[in-house]
Amino acid sequence: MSTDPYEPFRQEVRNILGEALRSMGVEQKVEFETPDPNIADMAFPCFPLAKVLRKAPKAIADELAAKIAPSALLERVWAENGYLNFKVNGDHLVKDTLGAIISEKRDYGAGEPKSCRVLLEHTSVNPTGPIHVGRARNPLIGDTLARCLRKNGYPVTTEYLVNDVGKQVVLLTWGVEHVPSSEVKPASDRQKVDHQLVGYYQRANELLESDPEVEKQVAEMLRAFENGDPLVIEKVRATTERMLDGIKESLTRIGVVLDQYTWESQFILNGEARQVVERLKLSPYAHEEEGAWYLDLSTFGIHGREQNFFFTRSDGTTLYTTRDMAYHLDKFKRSDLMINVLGEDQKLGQAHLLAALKILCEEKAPECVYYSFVSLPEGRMSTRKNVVVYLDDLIDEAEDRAFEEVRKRRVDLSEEKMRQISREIGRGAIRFNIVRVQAEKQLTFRWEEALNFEGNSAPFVQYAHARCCSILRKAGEFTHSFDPRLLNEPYERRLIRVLAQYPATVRDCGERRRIHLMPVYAHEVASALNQFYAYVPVLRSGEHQNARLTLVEAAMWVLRGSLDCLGLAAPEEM
RNA sequence: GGGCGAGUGGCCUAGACUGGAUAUGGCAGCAGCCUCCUAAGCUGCAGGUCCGGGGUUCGAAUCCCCGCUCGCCCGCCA
Repeated sequence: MSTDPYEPFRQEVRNILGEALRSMGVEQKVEFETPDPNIADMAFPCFPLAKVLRKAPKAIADELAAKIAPSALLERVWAENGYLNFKVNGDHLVKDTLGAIISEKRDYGAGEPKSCRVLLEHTSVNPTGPIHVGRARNPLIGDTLARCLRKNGYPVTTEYLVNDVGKQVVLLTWGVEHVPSSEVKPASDRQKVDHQLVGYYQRANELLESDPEVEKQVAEMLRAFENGDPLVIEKVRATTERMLDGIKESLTRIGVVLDQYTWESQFILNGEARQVVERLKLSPYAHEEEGAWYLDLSTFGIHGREQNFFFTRSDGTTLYTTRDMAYHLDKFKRSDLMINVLGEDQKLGQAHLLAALKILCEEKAPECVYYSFVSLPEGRMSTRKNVVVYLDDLIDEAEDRAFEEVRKRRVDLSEEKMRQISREIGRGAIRFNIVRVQAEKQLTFRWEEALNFEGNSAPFVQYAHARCCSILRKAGEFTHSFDPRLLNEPYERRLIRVLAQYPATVRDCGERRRIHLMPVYAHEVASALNQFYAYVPVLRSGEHQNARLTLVEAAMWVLRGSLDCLGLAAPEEM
């Protein structure tokens, strides 16, 4: 368990304030807020007490201020505008924060190791084409959340449920088998398997609509598949596997590697989906209509046209959500906490799934993180209609742009080194730009924003890190100094205050699943570092040098940690 | 028609769950800063009916109600 430098201060305020309140006859949990740092470090609003004590908030604040003397940890306690304000002892904060970071290094901010096994399902895009930037929001949210949870001490397994069942993948497989390559235009001229195969899928879709013979063949194949024909199932799986290879390659390029892949067809082949059907049929909520079975979920808060959840077709075959239930029952055995990262279109399906799991008397339930779709300025993306920006193209563009920037300023580096840095920057810019926005906000993809390398962006943070490395590289060996008297500049104090907030930020991102706060925080650290850098010399600063080098090293560890939570590389030069 | 989510300067965005002091940053714009640790940077200026209207409250971007706009869903698809 790492140190949270702010915790002793919070504890102190809770103690002395609680005591002061009790002496005034108020028994309550002490809740204080964190105001603008220019005002105070911590603040207690006295307004809610006005009614209880029948006094003006100002008077209450004055009275509290009179009761509380400054302490070793709190250098100033004062009343202002109906608040009781606290200023922490800055010297104490400097020593504690720098001391904690330098001794804990990459573990600073990490949570205590936990035994709760987390199974985080993300990505799970249909393998009918290359992953596009709309769907890329899923792996980026999922991977970032996984990293934040791991930082908090959770053992996390990430998993992709591969949809190798159903009309889409059957159609893809039919297309690969029957469409002549002369009729196919691939997604791009690259040799990547998913870019090659998607053309067959798109052409097959066209043929399906225009040619009744094709419709017949596909229906036939689908029927064989639904009846469990192992040959057909195997063929479809083989095609999706090829497509998935391409998708995996794209994911790897943006730094997303999943731990496990589970194939949906497995739950048909091993009979577990069938078992779900049989169990559901026994429930009092189950009804049958022309051979098709459904659950009436009106007592589960689902009403109207949505209340009937069909779990079999009239021919007895299973439906997607039924197989998803089998998958979840399987996950229950392997984990203590399940998190699913899903597109907002999945909400109803998940509501059905949650209700159905309750009907089966299952106590566990997955927790879901939903995200809104990314659209293009001209509208929604669609692989089928070829209205898309593929992730591969975005990555290429980002790396090219980054390469231009690196070449402009670093004539000294080898071509290979410049390429490596460009990859780290390009990939980072994409990840940062998508993760910085709250998942539930709709996002319109714009090239100029996705390729932003300034201000609130990954390169801004990476650059701050590289600056730290550069100074430390030039400094060579030095002796750490945590002497607050040597770190008195306002920009030094501000930077230290920000560094002290890292453990709390990590907790928020992981425990509250609010990963978009990490880019906000990382930008804040980088910004504080850049201001410090601009105004305070480090090298050749005489008696201050060791203390400032210590601060630079501390900033480097925190920047590195933040970048790591975000899945961004921390280049030492750029 | 019903359900869910979002609406914050020209554009993007934090804050909302847990109401509290002058609403956070960035992009674009304007004006400055490289004899000094990488200017992907720093400083300053300008820019706001927090979608609209009611309500609750000492106090509302935040909570409640009504409406508007946008997205998603309402298949024996996945």
